[in-house]
Formats: sequence, C-alpha cells, structure tokens
Amino acid sequence: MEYEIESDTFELADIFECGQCFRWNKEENGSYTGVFHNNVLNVEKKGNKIIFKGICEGNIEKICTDYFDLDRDYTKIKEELSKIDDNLKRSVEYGKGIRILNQDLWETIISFIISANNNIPRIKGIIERLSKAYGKKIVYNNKEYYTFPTPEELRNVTVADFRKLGLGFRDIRLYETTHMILDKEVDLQKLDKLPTKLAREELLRLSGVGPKVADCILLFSTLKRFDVFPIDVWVRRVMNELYIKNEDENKVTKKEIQKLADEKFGDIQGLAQQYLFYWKRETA
DNA sequence: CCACAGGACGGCT
DNA sequence: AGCCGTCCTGTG
Repeated sequence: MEYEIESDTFELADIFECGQCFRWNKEENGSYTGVFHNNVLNVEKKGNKIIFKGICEGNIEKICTDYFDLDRDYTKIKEELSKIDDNLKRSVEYGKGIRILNQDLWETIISFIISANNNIPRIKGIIERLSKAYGKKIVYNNKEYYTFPTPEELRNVTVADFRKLGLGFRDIRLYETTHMILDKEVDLQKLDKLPTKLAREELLRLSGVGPKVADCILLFSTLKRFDVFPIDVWVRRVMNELYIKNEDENKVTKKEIQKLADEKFGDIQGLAQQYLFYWKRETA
C-alpha cells in the first residue's frame, strides 16, 4: 500500500528525532520505518513529496492522516509561536518540520514510564525487546517487525519477566500499571472526555507516572493536549538560559518554570516546549 | 575503578 | 509543602 502527499511542514528527522516517539528507525536511504498499531510503515521524503508505504490495517490515507496529524495547520501554529519572541522564532525555524504524532494512549503510557531516569537508545532497546517478546510479528520487506503488546498480551507477564528485558527498577511500575489498566482502576476510555487537569490527575494515579511523564502522555498521545509543559532537565536548562538566567540551573524550581510557560505560551505551551526542547538538545 | 545521565517515589523535616 | 537518597543500566 502506498500514499503520497506534498508538505512543507513535514521533516523526517524533526518528527522522529524530537523525543516524542521510540519506534522509528532510520534506513540507509534516509527514510524511516516504524511500527504503530498493527501497521509497519516506511516514510520517505523526496523534495516536498512525502511517500508512505507499508503494511496497513485499513485505509492508508486515513491511517497516515490520523497518525501524522496531517489535517492540522502547522504553518499557522508556527506563525503564532514565532510572534511570542525571538527565542521561539529561532526554535521554530530550527524545528520547522516537527509534527506531534497521535500515538496510541496505552503505548505512550508504557513508553514514557520506561523513559523515567533513562536515555533514548536504552528506552528504544527496551521497547523493542518488549514488543518482540509479547507483541505480534509482522513481516515487511523480508524483515520482522513486532507490534507493541496490548494490555491483554502483558496480563501474565511477571515482574521478573520485565526485569529480564532490562527494565531495571521500572519493572514493578510496568506490572502495576498494566494491571491497573486491565482492571479499569484507571479507565483509559474516559480520559479523552476529561479536561486536561482531571485527565492529568487520573494519569498520576498510575504507578511510575509522575508530573513529567503525565505531561508527555497528555501531549504525545491521542489525548493531544497542548496546554501542558513537560519539564525535564533539558527544558529546565533551556528555560533558565533563555528567560530565568539563574547562575545555578538546579536552583530553578518547576513551579517557577511552569508559571513562566503559562504566562508566555498559554494554551499552546506544549508545542512551545517541543520546539524549544528540540532546538536546545540538537544544538547543545 | 569511578562519575555521570535520566524521573518517580517514599521517608523525612 | 519542599528536600533528598535510592532505584538500574549504559557510556566515557
């Protein structure tokens, strides 16, 4: 199956390397291949043309439009952010092809629990091993890919099993959260309808989900909330450098950063965070 | 061998 | 409410 669009707000590296996803890998020809839901997709850019091809469960056009957020006007978003100040203008120019993916809520929850106190190569490795062990195999171009395991597929996995995959101290958190979700102690179906503040409170009840992970889930999953501002060490760094200018960045409190984000970026603070984070990480 | 990188959590004040 | 030690693994 194949689908093609023209876009000047779609850059492969910006989308796949900006820290929002863990299952997309670069091929030798510069394209990226990834797995989401039961799809294996390859995305290639030639000039202004974006070519999607692979194995899709359903209509490839609809699947790509949903997942890659193709109906959203990123030009307008970038214009709005650029007006805020020169810092945003520069960051937006740098990450001009970023799009926030609509990732499966369950997968985003588990992925970002794994991300706690962890680095990207290791996070990717753990998620691949988890998928290979408990997901479903899909063969594409003679290569094997594995879907992200469903809650049901993790039902009988023990804490020790998780530990063997290299999860470290996150093993118990993954186990507890899986069962909280299976038992509907936290009902993922209901989160969509809740205002951001209440959806966040629900997510915080999950084991291994703290403020930063909750905000990442709200921003990067299908919940798609832009009124959150995930604060990790890089965001603390960039916000201190650009605005707060404390000589010791570790003295800057989350509260202080959050207040600044509310005032400066308002209800699109999540998008501001992405451009600032990506710019700082890539140019550091 | 040690230092460091990266968030959640629980025990403490 | 805020502070701080601990949790695990990979890298330099």
